[in-house]
Amino acid sequence: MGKKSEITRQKIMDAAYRLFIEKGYDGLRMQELADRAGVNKGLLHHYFRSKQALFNSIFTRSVDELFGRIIDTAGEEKTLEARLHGIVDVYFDTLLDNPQLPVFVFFELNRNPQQVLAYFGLERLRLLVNNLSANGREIPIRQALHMVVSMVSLCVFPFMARPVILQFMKNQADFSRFIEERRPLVKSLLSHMLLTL
Amino acid sequence: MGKKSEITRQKIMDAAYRLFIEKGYDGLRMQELADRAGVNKGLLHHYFRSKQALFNSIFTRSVDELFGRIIDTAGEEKTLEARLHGIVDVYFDTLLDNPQLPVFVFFELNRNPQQVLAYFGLERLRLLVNNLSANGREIPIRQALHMVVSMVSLCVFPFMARPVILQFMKNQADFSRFIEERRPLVKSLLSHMLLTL
DNA sequence: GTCTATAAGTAGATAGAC
DNA sequence: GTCTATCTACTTATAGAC
Repeated sequence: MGKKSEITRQKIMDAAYRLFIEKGYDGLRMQELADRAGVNKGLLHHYFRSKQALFNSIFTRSVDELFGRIIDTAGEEKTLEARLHGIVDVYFDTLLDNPQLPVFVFFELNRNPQQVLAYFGLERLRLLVNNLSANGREIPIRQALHMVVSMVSLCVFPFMARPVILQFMKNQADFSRFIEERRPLVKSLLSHMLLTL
Repeated sequence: MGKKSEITRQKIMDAAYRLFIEKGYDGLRMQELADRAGVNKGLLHHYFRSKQALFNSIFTRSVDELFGRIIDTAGEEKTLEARLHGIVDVYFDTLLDNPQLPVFVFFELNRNPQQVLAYFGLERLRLLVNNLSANGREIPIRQALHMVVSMVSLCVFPFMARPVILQFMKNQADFSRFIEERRPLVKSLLSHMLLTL
């Protein structure tokens, strides 16, 4: 493969990533994608066999972005509380740059739940819960699941509700400030949860 | 209008409600909707001018279902804590019956944020926050916004993540049990939040 | 590698018979 | 009120020139 082909491929991937996340699978038109990527429509099929094939690679990347880094953070050599606080920071940093990511991933997962198994790999998810419970030595596995759900809820949902929250504010900068205010708030809540387990 | 026309109209609305929520606006095909409703495709356009018009009435109903009842609960003549706990119960009860509702609403709001203003009425949302802060007598308005976001996050997100959470369980009944376990957990968290304001 | 042209199928919407 | 048939536009995907 030449260098130019890799560049074109990347231009398509970048545009597809942004457009799929914005519009979902059914909402994206191949022509619009070609325009946005600055390439010819025929090239989309030359580099990726079909719309579905292109979507699959984008979706894999999206799920990885949404879950991958927090799984790593959950496995670090730190106290449980420090790891939880670390995950909060990772989430807020990632999602401030990419606020539409979660609603896209969960909508597509809801539309086609089989994709969970195919692209995500259930094992990595179990790893996340296990990393927090440390095989039951720190907290029981069932409690760890509740903890993970609460943590992800508090971190991720505000971004999914962004269009609504924005109605209470003047602009995007206000939203960012609101999120920054939540950072210590969520950490404190999670610390309290740890005490009550 | 005759009685039969009302029945047909209702059959269409019911099928559209389920299908739009399952597939989103772009994913729904009018033919599939006609099949599911047990009516002819032409009738869809006879009763509702267009797909968009049909969607609009479904979306209004969906937003109302997701926010309407909690706004009422927030305004009841009770202590702030009792109202918060009441909202948790309303959410869990509603969403156990209709788990796909939130991801649909937030996906469509994200796709077309103008719909917030058009169909929801920003005023009712402000009312919710105001009801909780009671015009600043109970808690400041900014804190009330954080409280509402935290509460809705903890109640709604687990349903949006249902396809993922289900991977940790055997069946739908297990998921319902998991949600029931969360009911006191979330209430206790919210009570703690009230103390720290 | 990139483009144009077009195939093949399907979408929403409408007209008109019954 | 309900159905069949059909129109027009647009969709993904491909074939083949350059």
